[in-house]
Amino acid sequence: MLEKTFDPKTVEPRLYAQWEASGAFAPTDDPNAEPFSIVIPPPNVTGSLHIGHALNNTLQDVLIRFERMRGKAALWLPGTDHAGIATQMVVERQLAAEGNVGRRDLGRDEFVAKVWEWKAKSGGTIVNQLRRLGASCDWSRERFTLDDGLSAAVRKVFVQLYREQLIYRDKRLVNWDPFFQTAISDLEVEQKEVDGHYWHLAYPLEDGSGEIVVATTRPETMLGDAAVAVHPDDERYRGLVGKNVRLPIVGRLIPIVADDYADPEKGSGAVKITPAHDFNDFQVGKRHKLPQINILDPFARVNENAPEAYRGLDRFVARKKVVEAFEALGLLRGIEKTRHMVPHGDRSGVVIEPYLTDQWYVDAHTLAQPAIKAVEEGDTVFEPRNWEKTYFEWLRNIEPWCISRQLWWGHRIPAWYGPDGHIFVAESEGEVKAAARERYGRDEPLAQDEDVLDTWFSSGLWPFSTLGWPEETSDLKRFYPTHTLVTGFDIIFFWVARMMMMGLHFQDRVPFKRVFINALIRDEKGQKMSKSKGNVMDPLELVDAYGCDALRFTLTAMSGQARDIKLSRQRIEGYRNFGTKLWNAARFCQMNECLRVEGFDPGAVGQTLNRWIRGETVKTAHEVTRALEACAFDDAANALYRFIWNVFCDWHLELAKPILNGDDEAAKAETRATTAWVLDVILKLLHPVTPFITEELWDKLAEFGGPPRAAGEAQLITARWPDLPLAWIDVDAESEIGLIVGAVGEGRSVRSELNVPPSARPHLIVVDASAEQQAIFQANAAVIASTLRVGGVRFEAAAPHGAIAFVVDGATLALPVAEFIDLSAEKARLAKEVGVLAADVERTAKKLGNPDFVARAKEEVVEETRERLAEAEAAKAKLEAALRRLVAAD
RNA sequence: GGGCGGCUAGCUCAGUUGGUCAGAGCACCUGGUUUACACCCAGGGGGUCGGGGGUUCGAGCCCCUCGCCGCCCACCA
Repeated sequence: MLEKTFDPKTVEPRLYAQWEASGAFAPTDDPNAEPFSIVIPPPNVTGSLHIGHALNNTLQDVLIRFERMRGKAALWLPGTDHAGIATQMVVERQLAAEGNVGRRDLGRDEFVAKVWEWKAKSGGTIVNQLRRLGASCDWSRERFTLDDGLSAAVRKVFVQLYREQLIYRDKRLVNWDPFFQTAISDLEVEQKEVDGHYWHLAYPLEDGSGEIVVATTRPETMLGDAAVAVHPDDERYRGLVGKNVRLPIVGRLIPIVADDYADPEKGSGAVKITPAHDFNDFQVGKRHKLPQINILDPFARVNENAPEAYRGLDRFVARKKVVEAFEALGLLRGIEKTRHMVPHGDRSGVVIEPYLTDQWYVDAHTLAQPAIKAVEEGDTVFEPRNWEKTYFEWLRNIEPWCISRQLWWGHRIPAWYGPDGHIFVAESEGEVKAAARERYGRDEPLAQDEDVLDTWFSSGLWPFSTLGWPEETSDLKRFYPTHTLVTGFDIIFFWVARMMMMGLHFQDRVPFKRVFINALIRDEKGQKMSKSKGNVMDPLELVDAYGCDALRFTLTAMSGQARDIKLSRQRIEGYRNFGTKLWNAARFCQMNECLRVEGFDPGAVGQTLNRWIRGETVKTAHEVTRALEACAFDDAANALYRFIWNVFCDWHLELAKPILNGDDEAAKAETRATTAWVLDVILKLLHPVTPFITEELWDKLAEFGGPPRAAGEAQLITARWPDLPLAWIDVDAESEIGLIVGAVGEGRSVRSELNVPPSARPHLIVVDASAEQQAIFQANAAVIASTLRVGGVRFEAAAPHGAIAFVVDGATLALPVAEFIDLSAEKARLAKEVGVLAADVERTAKKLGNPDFVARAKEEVVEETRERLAEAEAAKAKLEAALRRLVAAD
């Protein structure tokens, strides 16, 4: 016997181990099976599972389990990302906490060794947490972005792109993070609005004839000014172009140049130009061949290019000092408060400096073109489709991608420098040495580039590097391109676009056919979850509290294609209850010996109830299949919820009770077998979403009786997905059950409305019904008696005095309960019902009276409307008759 | 400045190509020891579908416009 309740805590670990041990997570080796692959968005090794991961991975698991059951060679390839900056930061912090040593004290090799140590110890956390979600990844194929194979892929890609001149070295302004002392890409910069000032600074003209005023939010950059620009058409400054100003504090003479970049509408119309510290000024500087004066060191302290008094000062200290100096010189012309956008490092949180350095760049523009085309042509489809616009927008305006990072944790750039500065790029040091020998005629010392690659460079190769590339592996052949990528919109640029570029360039085919963009989870108030707000929901804590299935079902049901999911515990509790409901339904089946029958053919059942539930099951199976094929996860979950609770439990099991408790042995046997069959189908359909409870019931129900499961169906995880014929939908059974459900539903409603005591057991009187309807009522008297809680069904020409009358499918029914009810209340009720129907009749008649409607609307709509009118009129007439009798009797 | 979402019952949201589409869950109210289930059963109240205009025989659903709310990108000396 099944236990009274489902106990996730003991079942989940047991079943997960059982699945894994059975090899169910690996793709079938059946060579005829169609491949279906998903690569996991590799979580950072530093991470721990948050609710966003829970959603993202649940959806992937739903897809994989679904396709696995459909007989495909389903591969969900797991792994983790080395997460350059994030991991380096974690280990540096740990070092600092332990013994106050910095990474520079340790030296590069020792530090990197420390990070690997940390990875060995803590890097498995998130992966183990994924198991607790029930994720059916093929762990035998787990990869890490820094493992040997993936590192080889990275080197090969770098070298090839370099040889194709799609990777190059360039000196230009980068986004510099002074906290980490590294360059970062545009995407790693967050613009934040902060309070600031405009300082209006006066620069005296060289000839003493006056001054020119410029405004700036970063006064310290004036130490690196190379010019003042004015618009060529600006009358105010026409005479000044070509003259020099003497830069205060610094004393340097700088020219006044005419450039369109200066906007006469802004400030004074004159703008200071600092080519080495501002992206726009850099361009202006190039046009006018201005010197690029870098005044900051990597820590954003003022360097030796500035006057002595400023050297070594932090940029913000220098800012203050520059302003003070201008004030002292009498050259400060004003200060305005302002709120403006300032770039910040997304990891460090500090203000980013545009900084002039040599870095490695990818020619993203060239790589982007095929990536754009592939989506335009539908080789890869975004779901929802709208995100394609975002994707296009970014790729069409893409800038060179800065891929070098001045960090130690990551893929070291495979470039070496000779004594003459010549750059050697090759996959191995051996090749480099050979090339150097050839160039110099002897062995010369070579220095490898100190930098590592942007983490996203290796992530961009993930869909093929994980499958073994650059080796020509059978996995690569079989599983590339992958089928669906499930990810969040926040990394469309960082990751999706880069995989598209790299996949197309190196495999000539898109890396995935479909990209499903999942929503972002927020708390119940719609706030983004964050540690500082304290509104973080820990998925593992939720799993502990409600069970994994409850969390998974909740996330699936709420994964509609909107942008946000507002998650609340209450919601999860509701879906936990759903699991309990299913569990109890299974217990009911077991108690009533609803066991599977060898060779049972659902297509051959004769009982109306069984033909009906068979059809409902077929409809549900088709809806769930359609929904999962379309990534409409919420539709699948909702269809199952409704079917299981509101159809199977509320009606089928209730209507089955009289049969199961009756003495028609043939009907009983058929109903038991049918019910067992429906339960089996339910477990299958539900398994991708709630794998644990369904597998547990599947296993337990087999244990407790019935013939052995079919071959290959010993475990639900690898059982066959139901593919049921639509011909099993039986419209006659539907209308019969519809009549019963309608009569019972309406009967319950009127009983409750008129406060008939629950203990009362009147008969249901069928007053006026067609011959078929009478037959149905006759045949289902027992069922009606138990569900409507009446003594039985009787057929009479007229309702007894004082009976409650109601109309179902055109049939007049009555409940003789005069002794319990207030007749005036019944009169009022009838009058109200008549009123409602009268309004409906009037509205519908008016519509039909409109010649335009009859002439222009589709024929079937007009016909439908006519039928509706006829039905409403008939029902109204019957209730009016009932009302008249009631009044007349008084 | 450009783009994308959203605004439907107290709350969270469904509403496929315009024609019972005004729905669900939760919350609330009223009943209930019906031998699967109180994590349950039965019943019930509640919304002029953000405002305005238009197209149409007919509009949450299409068009225009306005208003909020949110996000992304770019930029502001």
